[in-house]
This record gives sequence, C-alpha cells and structure tokens, in this order.
Amino acid sequence: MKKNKPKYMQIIDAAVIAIAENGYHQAQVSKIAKQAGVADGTIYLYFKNKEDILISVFEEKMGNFIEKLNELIAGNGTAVEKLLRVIESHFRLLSEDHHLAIVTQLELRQSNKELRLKINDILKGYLQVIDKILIEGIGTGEFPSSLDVRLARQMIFGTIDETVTTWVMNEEKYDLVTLALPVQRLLINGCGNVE
Amino acid sequence: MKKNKPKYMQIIDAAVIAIAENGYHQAQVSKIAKQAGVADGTIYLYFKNKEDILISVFEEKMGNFIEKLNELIAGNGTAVEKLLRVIESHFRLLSEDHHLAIVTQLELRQSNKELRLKINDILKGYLQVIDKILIEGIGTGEFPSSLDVRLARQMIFGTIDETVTTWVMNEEKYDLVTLALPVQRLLINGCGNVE
Amino acid sequence: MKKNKPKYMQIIDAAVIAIAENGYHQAQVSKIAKQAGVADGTIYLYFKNKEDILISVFEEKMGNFIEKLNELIAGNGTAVEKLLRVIESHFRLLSEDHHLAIVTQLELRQSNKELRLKINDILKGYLQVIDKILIEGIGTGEFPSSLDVRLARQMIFGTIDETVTTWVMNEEKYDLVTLALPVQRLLINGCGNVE
Amino acid sequence: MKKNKPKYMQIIDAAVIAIAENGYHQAQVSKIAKQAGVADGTIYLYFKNKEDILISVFEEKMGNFIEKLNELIAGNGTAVEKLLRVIESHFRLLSEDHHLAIVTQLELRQSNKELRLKINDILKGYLQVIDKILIEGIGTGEFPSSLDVRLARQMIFGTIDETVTTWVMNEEKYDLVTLALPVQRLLINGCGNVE
DNA sequence: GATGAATGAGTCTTCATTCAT
DNA sequence: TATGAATGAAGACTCATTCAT
Repeated sequence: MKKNKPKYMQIIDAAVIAIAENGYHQAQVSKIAKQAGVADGTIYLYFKNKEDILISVFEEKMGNFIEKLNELIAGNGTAVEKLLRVIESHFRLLSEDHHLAIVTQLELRQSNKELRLKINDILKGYLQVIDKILIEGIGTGEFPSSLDVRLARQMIFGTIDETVTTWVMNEEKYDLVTLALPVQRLLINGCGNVE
Repeated sequence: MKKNKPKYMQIIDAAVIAIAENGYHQAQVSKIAKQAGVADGTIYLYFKNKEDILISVFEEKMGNFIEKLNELIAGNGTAVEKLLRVIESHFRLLSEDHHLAIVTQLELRQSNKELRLKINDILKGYLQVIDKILIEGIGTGEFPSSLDVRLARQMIFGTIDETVTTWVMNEEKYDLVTLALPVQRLLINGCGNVE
Repeated sequence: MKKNKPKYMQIIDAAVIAIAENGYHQAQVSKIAKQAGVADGTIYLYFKNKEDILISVFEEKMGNFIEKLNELIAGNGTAVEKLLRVIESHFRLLSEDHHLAIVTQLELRQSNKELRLKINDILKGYLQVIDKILIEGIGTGEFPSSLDVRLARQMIFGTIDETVTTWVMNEEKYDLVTLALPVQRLLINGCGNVE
Repeated sequence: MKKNKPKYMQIIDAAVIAIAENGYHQAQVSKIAKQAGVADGTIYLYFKNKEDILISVFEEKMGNFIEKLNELIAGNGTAVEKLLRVIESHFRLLSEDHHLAIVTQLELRQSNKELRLKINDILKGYLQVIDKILIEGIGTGEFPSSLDVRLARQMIFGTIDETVTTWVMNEEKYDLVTLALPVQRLLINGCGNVE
C-alpha cells in the first residue's frame, strides 16, 4: 500500500503548498517535486499522473475530515448542537491550514469537469453527514417534519461554503471560527423574525 | 462604442455556446470565432484578449440581469416578497438558457483567480441587491434588527448558488423555478421549528 | 489542398535533410522547423503530427518515383530491358540525392511498426511494377512460365535494396549507377554457369 | 566469464521474448528483467547497458548459427548444394523460433544506426560463408569466373532476407522451409530462360 | 551477488495573439 | 473593417541507469 510510505504524504503536502502559493495552473509537477524534495520521476512512483495527485490531496484532506465529522455526530447531543459542531470543525480545519483553505476554496475549483466530478464524489460523504443531522433533527422534533431535506442540505452546505470562500477571498482578515455560532443560528432560524 | 456594433453581441453569444458545448478549456478563440461566423482576428477588434470575452460574457448576461433585479425590488411589496422575486428571477433566467446555466455554474468557475476576481466584481451588484432587501426588511421589522447582514447575504447567495449548481449537475432533470418558494421559506425561517 | 502550398514541400525537404544529418531519433520537430525556416507551430498547419511528416516524406519522394517507373515500363522494349531501366532509375534517384538515400535506406527503418506498415503500403506500388515486368516477360517467353512471380519479385527487390544499403553503408564510395547492368544480368541469369 | 553464468542466457532469452511480444521500443529494461525473473539492477551485472543486451541477443543467436553454417559447408558437396543447405538452415532456424524471427526481421531493425553497425559486424560472418561458397563454386566451375562475388553475395543475402521478412510480415502463414529449394534455383539460374 | 527505489534529462504539441494584405 | 496564416512559449511524463542495503 503506497499510502503508508512517507513519500506519499510528503508529496501530498507539497502539492497543497505548491498549489496554494503558485495557483492551480502554475503548480507544475516539477514545482511539486521540488517542494517535496524528490525528483520529478519519483512523483510517478506514487501517483498515476498529475490529476491523481490532486484527487489524492482532496481525498486525504477532506476524506479524513469527513471521517472525523462522522465520529463527531455519532455521540450524544441534539441535532442543533451537532450542526454547530460540524460548522465549527469545518471552519477550524481551514482556519488552521491557510494553504489548504486556498486550495479547496479557490484553486481546486479551476480543475476540469472530470476532476471536479471526482471531488464531488468525495464531498458526497460530507453531504451525507448533513443529511443525517437533518433526519435526526426531524426525528427529535427539532426540525419540522415538512422540511425538504435536499433543499435544507443545499442551504447548509451552500452557506458554509460561501462563508468560507468569502473569508478566504478577504484574505482571512477576520476570525472564521467565531462565525460558526451565528451561522448555525441563521441556518436554524432563517432571516425571519420569530414572533 | 464597440458594444453597439452587432458583432459584439454576436461574439458574446457565440462564446456562451462554445463554452457550454465544449467546456471552458476546450473553447478556443478559433472555436468562438467559428461559432460567431467571423475570422479569428476579428475577435480582437472587439475584445482585448480572450479573458476580456469571458468577462464581457458575464458582464452582459449578469449585468443586465442585475439591472432587471433592481427594477424588480424598486417597486412595492415586503422584503420577504422581494426576496422571492429575486430567487424566482434567478432560477427562471437560468432555466430558460441552458447554455448560460452551464457556463455560469460550471465552466466559468474553471477560470483563473484573476478572472474570478473580476467576475466577483460584477457579482457585487447582485450582493447589493440582497443587502438592500435585508436592510429594508430590518427597517420594516420583517427581519430582526440583530440580523448580521453580511452573514445573511452569504447564506442567501450561497443557498441560491448551491441550489442552481446541484440542479445543473443533475442535468436539469427537475423544475428549478418551482423550488423558488420553498427555498425562500427556508431562508426566511431556517431549518428550525417555529414554536 | 495543402500539398500545393509551397511550405508543404519546404517542410518535406527540410525533414529529409534534418533526418539525414541528425538521424531519425535526433530529428526533433524543432530541428525540422528550423531547417525549413518556419516556426514549430507552422509544421502543424501542414501535418497532423511528426509521424505524418515522415509518411509524407516517403509518399512524396517514393510515390512520385513509382509514378515515373510506371511511365518508364509502359513504353516499348523487352521485359529484360525494362528491368534494367527500373534498376537504373532506382540507383540514379538515390545517387543524385545523398540525403534521401540515407533517409530511405537507414533512418526511416528505425521508425515504429505502425509507420513502417504505412511505408510498406507505398512500397506495394513498387512491387507491382516488378510484378508487371515479370508477367510481361513470361508472356513474351523471356522468362520461363514456371517462374514463381512472388519469389522472383522478392529476389529482385531484395537484391536492389541490399545493393543500395551496402552502398550507403560504405559511404557511397563507389558509383552505384554503374552497378545497374551487372545487377540486372545477375538477376536474369543467376549465379549459375550457362552452358 | 559472465557468459557462463545461467542468468546470462536467461536474460538473453527473456529479451527475445520481451521484444517479440512488446516491440523494440516497448521492451523496457524492467520488462526484460521481469520476464527473466530477476531485478532490474541484476541486468547490469551481466550487461553494460541496454544496447549491450541487444547486441548480445544477436551475437548469441546468430553467432551460434554462423558457426553451424561453417560446419555445414565444410564437408563434401558442390557449392550449389551447399547454398541450398545454407538457405534451408536459415529458413529452418527462424521457422522454429517464432519470437526470434520477429526480433531479427522486424524489431531489431528499429534500433539506431550505431547498434545496427554492430549487428552488421556479426552479419559479416554470414556474408563470409556466402563468399566461401561462391569462390568455391567458381573454382569448381559451377559458377562463371566472371561472377562479381560482391554483387552475387548481395543478391543472395538480399533475397534470403527479403523472403524471410515477407514471410514474417505475412504472419508466417505459409511454410518457409519449403521455399528453400525454389529460392536456391532462382539464385542459381536467375529469372531468365536457359535455352 | 542481488535488489528495487530513486533519479532527471529530454520533446511533441497546443493555442492566444499578431499583422500583412 | 476584416481576414487567417504564421508565430513560439511552455509542461507532463518515460525509462535507462545507479547505489545503498
């Protein structure tokens, strides 16, 4: 299993840095290799081609994150609390890794349709986490039984994504993690007055 | 003013078709020229470079749309009603133009950071429309005065965008315009039960 | 028709020189372009890819030669005389074009199987010329009716080819055209004593 | 002497198979090593470089064959008979080793000029065998004293080679050994009628 | 002797843009 | 205005060879 070799993760991490610092289209294989401290050809001992590096970046970084999320929402707590945890974790992950934030929110979106389809496959795991919370919340009566889960999921994911992207585009000038609570409240209560 | 010449819009429309049918990276200048029925060199009489075509595509198509939105929210009605009109208009615009939907939701996002910054400039007009509605709604008491306008705007825009993107990715299999009302209700009330 | 453009033949001729002087594998597209006095990209306005240049070299040079041979054997004369003309023409063509001789006898044989299959297709025209002579000779009684045309053709072509290759490998130190007559006699009478 | 070690021939035989099955340019050192059941690096304990393997293939296979030919023509018999034996042996050798036939007639010809010069050195031994027969034949009066030995040798070798190549290119669909006699007769008597 | 992970040089092709007509 | 032939820069990937174990 190649993934256990240290060079595998070494190249993955180098790719994140190279893409964040140079942009997606300027992150040539030779730059990634240099950043990783290996020869160009070594890349191809661990990855099939350049696209394979990029998919693996997403798989390793987001795949692990989604696993963590599943643990996070497995325990006790209301659906509303769990939603907060997910948003907070998401915001924290990207707050703590400047390079990763740039790569996932800006650079990797420049990839071609084929690559983005594979990225979407990975993201499905995230969407399922949101779905679980929603269904659980409907079960506990926290959310109305009339809630359209698909639409609600799109709202939650779209809001989180847009919030992070805006933050990255504003050069991360403000604290993102602090926004988790107000974002969650907004998602739970919407914009309307509760009278 | 070049923009008044007939070939200007001819090339813009050709670009939308060429990008939608071939994908962003396969929509070479020569393909756009062929689609527009002009010579490659003619493109450069109307546009500074390829990027300028793409920005102009967005400017013309979304710019006009934003103007229309401003008219739409200038008249009478509550903020809540106006939000519905915006969502409905947005969904209708893209439902009616298959090519434009693919281009704005999928293809143009593959452009480089620089181009996307310029696209974001244009989108600011859209975000201002949302802000106006939110501020108006706070004024009329429809929305709580504690509402964080920036976050609310990110939720509204993020949700609309995610909903449209999901619809395009699902090959537009279901009716998008019908979703305007439930999406608006979700944005107003959130996921939570109103007790 | 691209072939009427002057640059088409300009590139073909440049390819012959570049291959002859640098060897097949060292004749990079950029070298051929430089030799032809055009930009690298211009090559691709006239040829699909590098292989297409090489096939076209053979087509243009040998294709024309085979046409000439067909005229040569169409007129009057015995089959034996016509065979001499063919050998002489072949020897003269390559004697007069040093570069072409190297390319056809040595360099083009290094190409991959696919390319050589296409070269063989072109050569079939040559083999048909030999067949025509043989069949005519059998008709006139110059050759025995028991002659196996396929084997005889292989002898004739193999002998001519081997003679030219040996001459090129010996750096063309002796006169090739002079050998046409003794080679023809050998092919007609074989090694054996006629008693 | 490396050549006496069992792995030496093991690698030679693996090279013949690897080249025959994959083609000259697709027969990477690693494929040859795998076929031979040794590690890549082991190859370099027995051969200086890749070219050295290929030369050795020819040396071992054709070198041995030429020795056998020399024995074959040392004994009694006329020159004409000996020529038949040579052709028959040659045809039989390649008929019996499908892989070897492909390698010598098609694949090894794709090698670069340098390698082919070395191959030609080995082939000189073969050409000397033919020369011996021709000179002997002139001595016995079987061949005319006016025979140009160099040209006759080129005819004999060229004919044999072309016959074998055609047979390989036709996927060895017919029996090659049977052709030895008619080929010999053709070489002795030529195409002409003997009256 | 044997291994196999690591190296790094080398090239074809695309396509945005120009400019002579 | 309009044309379209010509330009030329730029990058992913392969594979023979080495050398520490």
